[in-house]
Amino acid sequence: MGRKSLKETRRQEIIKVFYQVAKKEGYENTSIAKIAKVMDINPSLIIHYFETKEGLTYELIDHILDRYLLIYTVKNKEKASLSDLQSTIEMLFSKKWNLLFDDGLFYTFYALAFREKKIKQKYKLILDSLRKGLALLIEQCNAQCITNVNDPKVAADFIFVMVDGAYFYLSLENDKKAYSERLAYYKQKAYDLLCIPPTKALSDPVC
Amino acid sequence: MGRKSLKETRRQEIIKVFYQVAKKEGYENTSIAKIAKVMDINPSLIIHYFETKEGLTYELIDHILDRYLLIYTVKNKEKASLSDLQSTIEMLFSKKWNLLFDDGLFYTFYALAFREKKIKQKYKLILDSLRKGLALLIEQCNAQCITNVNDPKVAADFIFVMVDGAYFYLSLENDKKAYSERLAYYKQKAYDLLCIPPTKALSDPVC
DNA sequence: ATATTAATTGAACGTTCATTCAATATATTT
DNA sequence: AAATATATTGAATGAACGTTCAATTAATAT
Repeated sequence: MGRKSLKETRRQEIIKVFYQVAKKEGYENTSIAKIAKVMDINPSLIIHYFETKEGLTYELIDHILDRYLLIYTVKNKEKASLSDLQSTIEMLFSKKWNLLFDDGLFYTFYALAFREKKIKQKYKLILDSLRKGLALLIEQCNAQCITNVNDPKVAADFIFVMVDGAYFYLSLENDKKAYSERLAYYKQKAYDLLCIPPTKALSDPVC
Repeated sequence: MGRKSLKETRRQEIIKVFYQVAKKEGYENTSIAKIAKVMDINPSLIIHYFETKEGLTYELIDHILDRYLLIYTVKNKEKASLSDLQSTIEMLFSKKWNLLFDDGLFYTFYALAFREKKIKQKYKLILDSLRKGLALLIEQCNAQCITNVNDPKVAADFIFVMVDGAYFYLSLENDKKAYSERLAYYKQKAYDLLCIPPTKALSDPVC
């Protein structure tokens, strides 16, 4: 009896608009009132669904980290192929994931993690999950003699260190050519580490 | 004639307190009123010296980046020794620089750089300067046949990619042992890259 | 002493903020 | 139609914000 609950759909709507506004104007400039204005609803409705702004923020972080996780879409195959590993490396060193989430917000909340343990845990969990996924993929390739990597965990970790380190610097780079050249260099380093050839289609302009 | 100007000393004082408060409570929670309260002065005095909060923020960023630059103290020697290179590597992969500035604030303003061009330029300048310094050092070592690195610029860049990438992940790591072990691993990678031995004193527990 | 310059205060401004609470509107049931 | 649960509004709160401006205090010159 009573009215049907719109709770979850409404909550998701609010989080999405929060994300959009924060992406455009920055998290610290995004107030509940602004979000409400964009949605053409009353600010108190947002409080009604999230209790506090802090609660809303945590859910936005979850939203962003969920999307961040999409970088590495773990196909739960038993047997991974060479092209699986190749396309993963290509993905990691491509600009595609910029479409998944806003870098600025990602770093904003990363910075927040230094003061808020909960956020730190969230980030750690995601970063470890990504590393673990890649390590697993390498292990599977090892088992099939596609690769012969000594310590897949260490290798996966090192590849992510290169990814993170590269983007940290390159996010400040405005020259698009320099940007992609550098990225290609680190990608090759990853291929070297794994002792596998790069993908034909993308490295050779033959096709 | 007239009263002696305290402008510069006062400005520096204010920036330092701003830094201390922001370090403790976070930049977004640090208001002019809070800074003034800590200093036991009037908030309007801060505005008097910095015009706007934006102006104050820019100077805090400069302050932090100046300290960041201290990581790599360029000794303008004509001839660099092996130990110069070694101690530089040791410095880069040590926790010492955490004492120079607050990591949380460093990343907070790094995140801000995504929306503010001025800040982006500041950061780019500093990061490039550090890379350039290390490249120069390697070149000098090459000239003396201490090292034989193909492309000093590329090598320096790669070392910093490892540094940045390592800290990005390790800042979330609470386990101190895991933290230092990982760091040591990347440090060794840097030594391998340069084909020089690690410092005796720190790697061997002999002394 | 007096003039001059800068340091510093103190009160006030308008705005925005997150949050509260009671009131109202809208579905969905019996 | 009446009951009920939820959605949504609207007004109000007090606190904090950055900033302004005129007034006052404190040095340093002539």
